[in-house]
Amino acid sequence: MTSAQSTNRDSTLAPAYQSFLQQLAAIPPGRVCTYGVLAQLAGQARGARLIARWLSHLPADTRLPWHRVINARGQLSLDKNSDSGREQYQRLLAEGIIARNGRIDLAQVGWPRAYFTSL
DNA sequence: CAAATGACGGGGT
DNA sequence: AACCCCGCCATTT
Repeated sequence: MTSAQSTNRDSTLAPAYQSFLQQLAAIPPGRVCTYGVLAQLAGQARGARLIARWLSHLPADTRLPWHRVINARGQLSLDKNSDSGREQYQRLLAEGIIARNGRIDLAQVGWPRAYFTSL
């Protein structure tokens, strides 16, 4: 039983899931990616919601940087009053991703760079 | 099988 | 900025 199977019943998505795990693990500290871009990188061009789903199902003790994935509007999608929402905010704060104005500038900290430099 | 559900995205008001 | 609306798509109800 692979982790992909535990999250998906559709085996056709297994390759995409593996790619997703790789791309997620590759986001460096101090940078963030979006659900949509992560979906593209995993070969699911219109699968932003799928990425969100996969992230929400990661084991609670995962070492993967789930907190470095935010929405295309440069905001955190988790409820800021939830435990995980606060956790994500604190982690991003610690990585210096929250700008002085309190916002996240994707053009500056978006990853991979090629997807955000033209913003 | 139909309808609802998301850690979404793009466009419009 | 703050909403709203609709398209998206695997999964769940």
